[in-house]
Amino acid sequence: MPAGAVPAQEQGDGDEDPAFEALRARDAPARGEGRRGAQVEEGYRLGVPDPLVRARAVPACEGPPDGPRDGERGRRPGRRPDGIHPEVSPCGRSGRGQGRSGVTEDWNELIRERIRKADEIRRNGGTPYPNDRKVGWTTEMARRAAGDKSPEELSREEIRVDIAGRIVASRNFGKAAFVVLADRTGRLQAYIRKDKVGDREYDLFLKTTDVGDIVWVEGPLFITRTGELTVQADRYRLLTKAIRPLPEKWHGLVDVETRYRQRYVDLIVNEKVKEVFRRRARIIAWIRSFLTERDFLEVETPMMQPVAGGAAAKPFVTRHNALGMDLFLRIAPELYLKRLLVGGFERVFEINRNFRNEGISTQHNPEFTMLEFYQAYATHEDLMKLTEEMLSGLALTLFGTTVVTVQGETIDFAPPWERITVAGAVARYGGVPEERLSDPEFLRKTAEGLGLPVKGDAAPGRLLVDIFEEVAERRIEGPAFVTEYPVEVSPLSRRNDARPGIADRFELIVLGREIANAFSELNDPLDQRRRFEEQLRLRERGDEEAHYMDEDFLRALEHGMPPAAGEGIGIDRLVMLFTDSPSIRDVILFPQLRKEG
RNA sequence: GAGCCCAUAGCUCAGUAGGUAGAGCAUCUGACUUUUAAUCAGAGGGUCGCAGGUUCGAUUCCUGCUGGGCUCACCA
Repeated sequence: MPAGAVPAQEQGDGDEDPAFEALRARDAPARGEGRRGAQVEEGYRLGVPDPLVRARAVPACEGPPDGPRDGERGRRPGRRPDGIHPEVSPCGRSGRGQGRSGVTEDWNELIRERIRKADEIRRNGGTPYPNDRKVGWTTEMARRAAGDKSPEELSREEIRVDIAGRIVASRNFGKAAFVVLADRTGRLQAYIRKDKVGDREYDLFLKTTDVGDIVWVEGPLFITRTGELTVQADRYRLLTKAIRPLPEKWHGLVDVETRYRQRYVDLIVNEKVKEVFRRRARIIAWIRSFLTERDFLEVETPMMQPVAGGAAAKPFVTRHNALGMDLFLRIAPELYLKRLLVGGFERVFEINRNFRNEGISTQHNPEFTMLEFYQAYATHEDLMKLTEEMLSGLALTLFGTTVVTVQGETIDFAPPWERITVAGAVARYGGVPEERLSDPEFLRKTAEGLGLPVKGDAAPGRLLVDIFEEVAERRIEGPAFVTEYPVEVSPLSRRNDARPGIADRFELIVLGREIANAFSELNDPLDQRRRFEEQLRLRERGDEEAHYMDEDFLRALEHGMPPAAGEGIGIDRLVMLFTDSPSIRDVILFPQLRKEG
């Protein structure tokens, strides 16, 4: 408790309540600064204590705050029956008045009503924002304690619980009421009776509590006539007064934009959303322990990098003032994780955000979570096995089976997974004889025939991959490892010993989407330098996503990086798969949107 | 970046072949002590996304803008 604070029970009114301080700071501009000055006269004034009125220059209103309220109905500013639009009065109760400052207040009747109730609590010697209750139980603990006991057993045993949660439903019967409380573990009904909690408490409850408020109840568990486990509250306390109403109980919050922008509301009213993010957390925790058990060390490498490397993507730029330099938000952690292989951490992984300054879609958010892991003395072949183990094990843990249904399609993660080469996939899905795919002229004509943008000097390998992505990738159901990527499109990848034009690399495709990308790592510093130089040439020719030269990374390789394999898995897309979510925004708590109008 | 679609009460949605709008839930008043979208009676609540244009008159028609969704392009 902050120094000088008074225990909530002893407060005469809400004056000392820090939460209330914040609340009224919102309404009353601080002395001398009038950012919302033009707005003040339209702001709510109910229950603003007198000292505040004087100190903050809120216009005082005539009559007691709760006096003429009802009488005012029907002559709200701007809605006078006579059609005359009066100047907004200092005591105006306009909800959505447009102030002359242009600021819009969207405090409507419902919000004003709830603020009035908060004041009602204060007038009765309480506070609408106490923090004086410890909570002993969760709704889940209560359910478990009740088990499958019969109503009779339950009442005999008198299991007393105390739970806290948000009221998500309320059914009122005059002298008794049912409320449904939601906490982090679930929902549970509470039954509040006048003869149990006392007349005064009960009347205040009725007058001041709404759906959306956070409350605490204590009492024995029982089962109602309709068979629902319920807390018979003999003590009750409002813990947080919500002054905004929740969406309606039946349809909930549907508007997609509001769901993303106000995820807090989405989480309150749409239980399935909570489950998606619980599962996301479980997936990440599971992967973390899967790798840790295999002796991988979790590390954190820079998100702000002087050179954005490790992937082909456009970076975000930011500015460090004290250093006087521009920095890039990372597009991948790869080059730093490999530095750690050089340093002797032979197995490392990182689960963290990458940032790519590119389009937004159901598959792309500008910041997204990537798992990358690197294992010394392993090859991409080893990582295929590891990936099979990881994802089939994950599916088994989540669903008890390796068979997962995604968007109506059934995917079986049971190993071994199909393996197909890039050229093989083009041959199979494009109906092209595979041997012709080594003919650069044929590749060029095919790409042009598909309407792909073909640069005059495009490498044959680039063309092959473009064709693959056009005709084959989205048709691979998978899970399938696509192998034998051309070296030209794999500038950080080790060359195949027998076929130097081929990279020892695979991508994991599930439902036509890339879930993982892995390869045996290039650790020949001179070859790596030549690959960077080639990338620079591409960049000079206008390829904005070509890699930059990273001299420090090359210096690290020059010290000797053990032979290794590394892999990246897009966590968001993995979570989409395992939560059957059609959009990446459904698995990111706060997806990137344009700023609100 | 392009195309198509959407924006009406706090929420979910109707609607106006151009004459400033309705329902359900929520809110308020009253009744109701085991309900399950509780019920019953009554009341209030809207610059119909924003800005122009056409018109006697625009929430409705037209144009632009803003925000969102989907598809395509780029990417993971």
